[in-house]
Amino acid sequence: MYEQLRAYFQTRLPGITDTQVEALQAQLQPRTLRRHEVLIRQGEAGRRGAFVVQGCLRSYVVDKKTKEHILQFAPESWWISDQYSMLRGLPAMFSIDALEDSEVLLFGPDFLPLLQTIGPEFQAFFHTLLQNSMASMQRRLISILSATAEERYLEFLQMYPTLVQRLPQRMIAAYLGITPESLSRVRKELARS
Amino acid sequence: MYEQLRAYFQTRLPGITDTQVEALQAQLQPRTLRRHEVLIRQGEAGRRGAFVVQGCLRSYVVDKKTKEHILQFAPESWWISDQYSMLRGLPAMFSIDALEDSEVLLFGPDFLPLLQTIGPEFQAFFHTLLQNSMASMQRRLISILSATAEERYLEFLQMYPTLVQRLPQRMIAAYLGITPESLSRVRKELARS
DNA sequence: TTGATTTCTTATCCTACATCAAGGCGCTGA
DNA sequence: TCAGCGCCTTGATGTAGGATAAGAAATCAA
Repeated sequence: MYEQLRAYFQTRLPGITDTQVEALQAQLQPRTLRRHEVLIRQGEAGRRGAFVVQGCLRSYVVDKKTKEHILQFAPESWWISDQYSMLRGLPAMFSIDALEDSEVLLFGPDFLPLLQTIGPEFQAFFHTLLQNSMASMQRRLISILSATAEERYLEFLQMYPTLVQRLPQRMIAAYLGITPESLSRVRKELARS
Repeated sequence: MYEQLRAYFQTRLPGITDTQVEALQAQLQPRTLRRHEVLIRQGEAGRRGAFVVQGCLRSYVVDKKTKEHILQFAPESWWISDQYSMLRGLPAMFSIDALEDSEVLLFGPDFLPLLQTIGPEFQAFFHTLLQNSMASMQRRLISILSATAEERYLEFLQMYPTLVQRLPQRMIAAYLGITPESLSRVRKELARS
């Protein structure tokens, strides 16, 4: 269960010690999620996030017209949480649930502050992670503003080649910001050529 | 020139000492920018960011169809930079320029790492800042995916009431992700009611 | 002041994608 | 085994906002 996490940090922070990994593990609680099981519900104060060991989660919001918009997919070795709300004890801005039966390691609001005591490199690591999310979020914003549905689908294929097989198409549509019908037409068009 | 910065930190980090503020100032270089002057050019390695003392900057990308998309406005007391590229020494993902004659305090790639030595509360402060940006980016993404041009314009008015007077409408349109013509129509419609 | 840019408005037409509706196909479960 | 329910597809029609064009208004420069 924890081997995945150990490997994850050993490749990303080569200097890491066993004691540090153990200190980390102590903060993370293993948990199994079944497909469709909800970890965080939008609007409620679910103060936790997850590291995905096996399976795939997603974060999403549902708007006034009851349409779902997916912010992030989190397959193996990804982190997923609503950091902003979690650290402030606010109602979650989005929901998080499992798209497949999954195994995750859960952490609470004190996780990030605690990293400091384990080692400053962890603090820095999560800061870098946040910067990466920010950068990819910016790219996505630009993509939605400037690219067509087809272009965005192709970008998605490039970015997450493995997810296309694993996820239902309606999920991909909800990520791209188009209807399932439109995605179906885009795929039909691409198949023709 | 630096009073603004001092006041900024004194309200946000009340426990701060004079020595700390001075250490910070030592990292920041005053500079005047004229309207339209470019600080960072997309694709080039401009390793710096700014704290805005007076005036207003913006970060933006231009896409293949040569259309501009504005990521952020930075009026007084805002920070603006391409952290991701700056810290990695990569070509900038977007441009930053001045929308008004402005006074800024510039910082380099070593600024954030150096905060650590000045005090951990600064490190944490900038981490929080990044979280805020991330959260507002997420809100914007959802807004673009689910709201109409009119709704987004109204959100913008709520969020940045002072900027509407200061900025040309084409800039607001480029932020909202619509054409200046569409924004003009939206405003006309709103004025009717 | 006045000519030259730039910015904003308005009108017409167009297009990418949404919406609505219906049919097929594959799971799942009694 | 087959009923029933998601999921995907396809077609017909609708619409928000884009593209283009041209004039009005504001700003700038000399």
